[in-house]
Amino acid sequence: MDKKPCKSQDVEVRKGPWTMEEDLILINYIANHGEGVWNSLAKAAGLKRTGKSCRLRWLNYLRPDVRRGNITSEEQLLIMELHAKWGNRWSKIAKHLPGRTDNEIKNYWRTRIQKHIKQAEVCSSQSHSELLEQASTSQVPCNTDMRETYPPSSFNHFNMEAFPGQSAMSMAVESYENYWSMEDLWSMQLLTGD
DNA sequence: AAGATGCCCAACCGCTATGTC
DNA sequence: AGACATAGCGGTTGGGCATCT
Repeated sequence: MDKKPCKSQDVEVRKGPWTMEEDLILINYIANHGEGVWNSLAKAAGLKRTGKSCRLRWLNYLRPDVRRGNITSEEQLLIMELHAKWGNRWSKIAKHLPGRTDNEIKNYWRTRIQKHIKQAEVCSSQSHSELLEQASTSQVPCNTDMRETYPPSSFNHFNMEAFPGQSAMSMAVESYENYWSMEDLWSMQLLTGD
């Protein structure tokens, strides 16, 4: 894939965050030519990126059907259910969440859910009744050992909104609002598209 | 007020699977 | 059959931002 070392005559390969201009070039190119072979696409579009990088950017961010913003509690439940079934098969899980990417789900799992599983481990030393009481009052995120209660049927009594990821969530939404939206980009693409 | 710490997420890396010649 | 190219996947990292002390 990208295993070949860069030849001296090769153009310099850009890394790091994508610029708005690069996004537009990629969107434009795919809108006009479709998603062909990524390496050739990158070259043909004039992007100094690897095909791999272009593919990732497109799939995780630029595709028009990518849904961004909060993971709903329904999605949250589904993620947990599917993860219980398949483990870290993120792409497989993502296929069941339209508009969500494997990367997004993976990040979500690692930053939110896994954290709570760890917390649950710590809390597992506490008595069951104590934990139930805490869970019912939604004051403390610790639940009974989540790995045991993991089968989705056991989540009925589990108040997902008790997850204190709210601040992070609202933060994410806020930060997202500060970016130009995909709608902006697509409308720009329509304006500049040939 | 400012430095330290923690969290989130976009992007990269390395590996495997699959397709093509 | 096997060598090579490409796609796809999962793990990891680094930067930016928010919160804490």
